[in-house]
Amino acid sequence: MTQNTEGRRGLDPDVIVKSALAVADTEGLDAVTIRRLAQEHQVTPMALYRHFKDKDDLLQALADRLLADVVLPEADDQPWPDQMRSNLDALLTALRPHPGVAHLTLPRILTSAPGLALAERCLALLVDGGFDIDQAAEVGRQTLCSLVALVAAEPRLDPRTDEDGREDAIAARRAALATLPASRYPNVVAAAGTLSYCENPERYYQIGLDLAVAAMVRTRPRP
Amino acid sequence: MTQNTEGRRGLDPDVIVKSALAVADTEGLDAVTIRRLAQEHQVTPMALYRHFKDKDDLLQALADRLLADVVLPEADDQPWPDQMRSNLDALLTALRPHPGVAHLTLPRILTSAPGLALAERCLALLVDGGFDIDQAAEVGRQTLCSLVALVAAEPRLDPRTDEDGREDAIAARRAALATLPASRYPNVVAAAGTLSYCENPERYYQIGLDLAVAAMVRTRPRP
DNA sequence: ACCTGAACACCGTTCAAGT
DNA sequence: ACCTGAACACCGTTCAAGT
Repeated sequence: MTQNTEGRRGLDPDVIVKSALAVADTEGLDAVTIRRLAQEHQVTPMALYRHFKDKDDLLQALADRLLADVVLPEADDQPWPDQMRSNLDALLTALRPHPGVAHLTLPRILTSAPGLALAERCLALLVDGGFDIDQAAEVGRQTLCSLVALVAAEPRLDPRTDEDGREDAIAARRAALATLPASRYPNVVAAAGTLSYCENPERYYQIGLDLAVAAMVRTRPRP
Repeated sequence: MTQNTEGRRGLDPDVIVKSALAVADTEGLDAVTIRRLAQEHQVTPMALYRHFKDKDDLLQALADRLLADVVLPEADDQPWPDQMRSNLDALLTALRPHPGVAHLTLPRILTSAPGLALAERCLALLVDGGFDIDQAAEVGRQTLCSLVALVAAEPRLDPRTDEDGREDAIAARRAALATLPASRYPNVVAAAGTLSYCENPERYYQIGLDLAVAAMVRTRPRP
């Protein structure tokens, strides 16, 4: 009442996580430090330990927040591969704005409630598709792992570089591939443009979903 | 001659990388510090900066070393999916002993010579399978990303825990899943055993390869 | 209950200096 | 050319103390 503009008093853990996410998105995960967050909230570093056990606990809360943003589509009567694709797309949509911290969600999928909801839905669809429960578990786990990795590995530049620096960095990356000996790496040289940066993120993730669903469909036990 | 048992004098960068890898494998990536490595080689921390530009440079050298261990099979007249599987298997074989640092290889695949050799081979096989070069680039990149992630995410315990601790940790993990409300997460509960740890790594990676190759085969443009 | 202040045991890295 | 020593600007975290 006295020190904050809002009615809440003291530090709000959700607000800490929110600013941690903002720092991670704009300056990278390395910039997320207890001391930095304390400074932003005009408080002593030790004040954060009243709300989080340690730094890892804070990062888990951050990951859980990302998973909480996953909007699972309602189950319907579409074929299971289409429903699977929708569910996986929901995960990508939640993670894509935060590529620098997306990988933190992987260990939380089987721990947090929203993660479990996603996992449960995927398992149900796989079982529906003909997998036994153990196969479904393995296939589901690996598929989710792949998609999280896809977001984390999306070719991107340091978010701190400005417009001019971006073009230069991309050009440098392309040149590094394009000037390789074409006799030894003909295909890499030919694909230099595509490999040097992510021209079209939509296409990138569309292919990612295509591959994930195709893998499931083709791997499922045929009756 | 005087201070080392071998004829070489001074610090050998390869030896530094070797011990860095040993530390990472036994105590985790966080234990790999400039100061720790300096101490192990009975030298001042600053001595390492004569051989590596900074810590990131050292970790890149570590990643390059992993990729150098990839033994690519000779090209033969088998169908392209079989050859692809052999190549991806070669990557897994090299990375599997080092799950804690496997993710460092991803940005080095298109940078280091052994990484480029692997990428070139994969692209060639995809083009052979009917993909145009841009599709091949996107599919190849995402597939390699998925497999690297698979190694990095292999369910494993902290390598520092002893035998008894391992069993307890696994049991705890399984209990966490098995005691979830079965009404809300029936499939997760049913798969608790499979999801709680990696009972059979061979099966884990076999399914990983199955999914990767199946995705490519089913996604390729049909004539 | 919630936050502060000082301290500890670490980091990566710079600079100037030794040999 | 290669290594040392001291210092700087950071970390996460503990402990005891304040209100």
